[in-house]
Amino acid sequence: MFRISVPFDPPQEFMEQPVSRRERERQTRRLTMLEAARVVIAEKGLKRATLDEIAQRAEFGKGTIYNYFPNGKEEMLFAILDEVYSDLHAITEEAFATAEAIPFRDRLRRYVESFLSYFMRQRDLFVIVMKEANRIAFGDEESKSRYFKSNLDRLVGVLQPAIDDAMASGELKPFPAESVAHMILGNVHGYLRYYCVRGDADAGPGTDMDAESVCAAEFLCAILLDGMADTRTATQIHHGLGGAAEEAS
Amino acid sequence: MFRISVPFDPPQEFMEQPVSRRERERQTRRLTMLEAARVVIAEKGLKRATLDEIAQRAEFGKGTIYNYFPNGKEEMLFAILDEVYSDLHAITEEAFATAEAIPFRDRLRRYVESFLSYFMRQRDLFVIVMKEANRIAFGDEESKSRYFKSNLDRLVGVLQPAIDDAMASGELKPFPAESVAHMILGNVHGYLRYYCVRGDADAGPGTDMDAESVCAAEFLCAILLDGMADTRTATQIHHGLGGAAEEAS
DNA sequence: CCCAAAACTGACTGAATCGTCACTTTGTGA
DNA sequence: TCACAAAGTGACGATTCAGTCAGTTTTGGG
Repeated sequence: MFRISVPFDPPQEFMEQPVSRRERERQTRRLTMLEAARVVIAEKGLKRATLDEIAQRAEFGKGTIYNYFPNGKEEMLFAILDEVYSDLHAITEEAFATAEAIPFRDRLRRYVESFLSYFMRQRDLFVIVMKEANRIAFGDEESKSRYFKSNLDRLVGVLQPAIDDAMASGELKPFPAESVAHMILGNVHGYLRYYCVRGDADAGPGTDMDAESVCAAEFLCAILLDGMADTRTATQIHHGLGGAAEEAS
Repeated sequence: MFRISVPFDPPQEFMEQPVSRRERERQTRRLTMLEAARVVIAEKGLKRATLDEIAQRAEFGKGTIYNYFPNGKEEMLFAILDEVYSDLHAITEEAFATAEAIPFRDRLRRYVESFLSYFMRQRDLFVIVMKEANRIAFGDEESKSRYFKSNLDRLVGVLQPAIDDAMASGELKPFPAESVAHMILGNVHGYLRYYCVRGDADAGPGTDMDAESVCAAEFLCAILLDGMADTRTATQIHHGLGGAAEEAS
């Protein structure tokens, strides 16, 4: 896609300092602009967000924004999404790509918790993803929709080996690992959607998001891992469903 | 919201005929326009779809479209979504609102199958929902976002009693019924998203969508009802996870 | 302090597209 | 056949914004 090409041959005499003050200031300004874009885009959506408003909120002239993001607000959106996906990738790797012998159940719980927590404390980011990601991912511009597909694949690529392992070791039933990975991501995504759509009075400072994400993770993992059907034999006999539980495998 | 107000005092001499030929023709044209809107909006998204293009595809003048949809393409979008939600409501009621004593497991399977099948054979409708529903549902226009919330609530309202019953009878474990309802809907939605994003060569005529929806329903129901964890005692002992399975309830 | 380069600015231009309305075409009953 | 009503049309004015660029301000080395 388009990335602002920061010239990476630092024109300094002393190479010990990685970047000049100039460059650091430039990065700071860039972040200020992204911050403003994030607020405006979350509120209005990419289309109704105007560069004029972003520029005004960032306290820069419109022309200056173009100095930093030659492709305008769309480039800003992708810069924001880049960071989100990079964070999600890190969260996923932290939970699943470690060598330690942690049961899948515990990994999943920790993962879901971090994932939920990440977006719960940055709801505007999730709103942006919800509003724009699908619109672009299902849009007719090949290169843009590939961007989302490849980011999703990256996450699945981290999850899948862990799922395969858990299946190989017998901790999980043998399902298609890729589908399971997508289902896990889909459920986290779905829960966040539910959480945001409720939008209870915008979560006052009293709301404990950590508690909520722990609770939600427990709920999701309970169902995903153990199912919602009550498998106590008595019940199944009572309802004449004795054999039904077997058909999963 | 805004609905085109069709005057419902039929100015006919003979009331036996429910609507005049005039009125029938009008409805036909209306449908033609919606058909065109559906194609264009699915392809470009609401914003990039122009009324000129919709009018051209429908083979009507732009002014005529405004005769039928005074609020332009947005009204057309909502007319399309109205029908989708009405269909989904019917599908949901058919599976869950019947008096027959069918096990929840079977109801769920049938439901997921119909739901998936509905969108698989009208992928463009799902694309429209994906692209526009979130954008509007999370948008800043109260009245519009309420529209989606109330439609979702309608579906949940049908699912929830059935879930409550199944929990009361012991077929399902006691979880918050509303959350379970949302989770079910979210998973169907998530699967369709996955299905569409893969978008394998746009599903040639050889592809059997019925087979696919049956297979997908089986997968989803297997996990949602029985979980993905392998609960064979031997395995659990092998991994020292014997107690972990209890924490769900 | 001065000057040149870098950074910033916002009024302006042109493209896209919405919604209108004066006019044309079609249908119908006398 | 005519005359009037209903339906349809698309050129046009108004609006909204993205992106540009000539001019201003700031920076930093000499």
